[in-house]
Amino acid sequence: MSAKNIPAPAKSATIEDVARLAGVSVSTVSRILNGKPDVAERTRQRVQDIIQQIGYTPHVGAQRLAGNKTNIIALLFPMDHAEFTQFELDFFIGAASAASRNHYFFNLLTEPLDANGMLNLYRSGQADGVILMQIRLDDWRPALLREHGFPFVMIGRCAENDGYSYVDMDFERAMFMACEELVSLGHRQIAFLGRPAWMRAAQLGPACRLWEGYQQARAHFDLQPIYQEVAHLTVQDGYAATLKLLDEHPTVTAFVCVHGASASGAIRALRERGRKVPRDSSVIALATNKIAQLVTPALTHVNFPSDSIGHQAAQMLVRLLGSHAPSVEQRLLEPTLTIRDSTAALSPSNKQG
Amino acid sequence: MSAKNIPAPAKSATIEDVARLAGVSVSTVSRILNGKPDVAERTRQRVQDIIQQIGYTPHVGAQRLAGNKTNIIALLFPMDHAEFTQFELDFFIGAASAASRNHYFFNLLTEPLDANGMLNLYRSGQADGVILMQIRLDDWRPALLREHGFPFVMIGRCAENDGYSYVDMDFERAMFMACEELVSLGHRQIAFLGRPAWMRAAQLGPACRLWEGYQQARAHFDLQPIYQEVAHLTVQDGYAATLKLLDEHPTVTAFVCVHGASASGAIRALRERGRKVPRDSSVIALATNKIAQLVTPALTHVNFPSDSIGHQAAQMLVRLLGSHAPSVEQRLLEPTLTIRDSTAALSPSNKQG
DNA sequence: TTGTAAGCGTTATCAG
DNA sequence: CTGATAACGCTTACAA
Repeated sequence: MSAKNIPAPAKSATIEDVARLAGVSVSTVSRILNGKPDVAERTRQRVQDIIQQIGYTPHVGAQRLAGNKTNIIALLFPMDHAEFTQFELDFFIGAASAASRNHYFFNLLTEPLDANGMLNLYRSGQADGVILMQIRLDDWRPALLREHGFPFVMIGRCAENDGYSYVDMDFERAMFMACEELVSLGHRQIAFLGRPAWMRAAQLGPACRLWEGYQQARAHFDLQPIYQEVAHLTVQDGYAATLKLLDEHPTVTAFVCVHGASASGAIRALRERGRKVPRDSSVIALATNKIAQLVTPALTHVNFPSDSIGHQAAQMLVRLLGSHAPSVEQRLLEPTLTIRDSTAALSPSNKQG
Repeated sequence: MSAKNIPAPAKSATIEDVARLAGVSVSTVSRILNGKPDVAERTRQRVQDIIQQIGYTPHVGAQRLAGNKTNIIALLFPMDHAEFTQFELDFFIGAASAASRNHYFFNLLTEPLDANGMLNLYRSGQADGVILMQIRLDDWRPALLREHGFPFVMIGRCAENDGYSYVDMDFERAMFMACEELVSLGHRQIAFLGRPAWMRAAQLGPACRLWEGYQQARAHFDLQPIYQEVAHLTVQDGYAATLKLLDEHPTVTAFVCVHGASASGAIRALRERGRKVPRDSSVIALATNKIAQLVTPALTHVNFPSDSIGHQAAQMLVRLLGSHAPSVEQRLLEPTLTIRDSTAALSPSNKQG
């Protein structure tokens, strides 16, 4: 099916056209466009009328080139690692909407970038600043960017964050809270379902810190270590991991799962082994609100507000770009526990000390 | 916390530097950069060495300005309407990755755009082409863009699509398939849970077509009309709508739900009324694979492959931008039914047909 | 308050 | 094969 005659895109008006029509110089128009002072009100009016009339809009590309500012925020999300979970997805919309609201363009880069690529991003005028995701404890990127004076904000944080802006959640505390809640319900055999090994190998922050939180909870409440690696944060893998776990530790009564999908899989496995949730076993997930409600029973969960995090990160970057004396903002979100229907007090029949 | 001395961003090398260092003219470097013919192999080598050495990268902004091409694809997703569902979210990553893979930048615009804004997008050099979402049957945007020769692709389609490129799913057929499956299981009282009224008011394609499909199924299988409007595609609203529906039509035995969240809510409501799924009632959802598995019981569903759709749309746009004799591509995806655990043959006790 | 003119870093045209 | 030189559309000293 070939197109009907598509007209060639009409050349659009330039600042010069406006100037000519208004009988002023280009610079005057530019001044008006950029809200500079020192313009006669009459002139401003006249020019703006013309602009209205001919429907002129500045060419952002030219503005960028001349002004040495792109007004672009880029979100770097390397798709190699990536399973996308709801976690990541919601970052996008949060960040994108914050960018829009602040008159920034939002650019999502999924191609993994090496050191050179990162710098080129800046050198070649593709963004004023970036949001970094998938931060590793020993991440090389913040140091590089900082060294070159390239503004950025991290979603997540390194081991050492001096001088880096970030927004992150306190995963250690999140994990501890989850365990604490389960303990308070009488559970003593608490399993951790996540991918500490995988993510620790990758030195990814959340994994390390969740694991750390688990250790702390164990120490604090004197629990024995029970955990099972899930391959991916999917229902299937959560299911498989749980079956395996139940074989090895049949006395487990409670589960802390990373991501709602794992939790959903766990619940399915439990049911298959004749255990009802929450009557016989309790499950807490680290998950977004949306996902937590989707699962049956609705998950008691430590809320992970991805969209808000994305939003905050973008806002922070905008501020950073706007301020001439750049400052560092570090925001560590306090986790909140929402109790729904997947947890209950340990029933006497299940008590095992 | 104020930043340590951030060094001013180093001015980066320009094409001119390269030219000087290599002892050639700027135009020669440009030619080499753009892989033009008519360059001596020796020269090319020398220049490329220099480029390597000093780590030069072209300034994309300048390229855009001079070359009159942005290499940007924009995805327009007006956030006003929008609840984001997994549907939409997955479009993004699909489109973004396709763009990346084809060396296009990907720009997500969430600000609603009026006619002028749309055209400015193009005029002001913000994108070579756009992907339109939230298409209405009588959408004004495609006609406008086409008239101005602005390349675009729709995710979704209008009532009349002559000359427009799109990728969409056959929602009519999807709905019919769902009903058909339920009928084949013996169900006669099939309810439709969605938001036809809301979306029809907005003239949004999917809603109208789902509704149409429901009518066709009714006619074909001689079913009585049972439907309930859900306010939003959330668990809560699905739950509430189902309760209401059950009050008005206590004999209903099967449900077709738009989106997994509604289905999850429906299942919860059914359970609360003492009905087990799928033993007593069957539920089919129009949902992504991921969501369908998350719900318990795993949903029998008509698969809505958002990410693939996003990917295809971006690819299509890239092709469209690349081809000098622009052609129209229209892709209507055939829905597929995946049977999981939320449907079963109508049990004799429930028969009322 | 306004205009002139010099960039910004490329590409493209046209001679050589 | 290569090099001037003029765009591209705008911002920004600096001058008037």
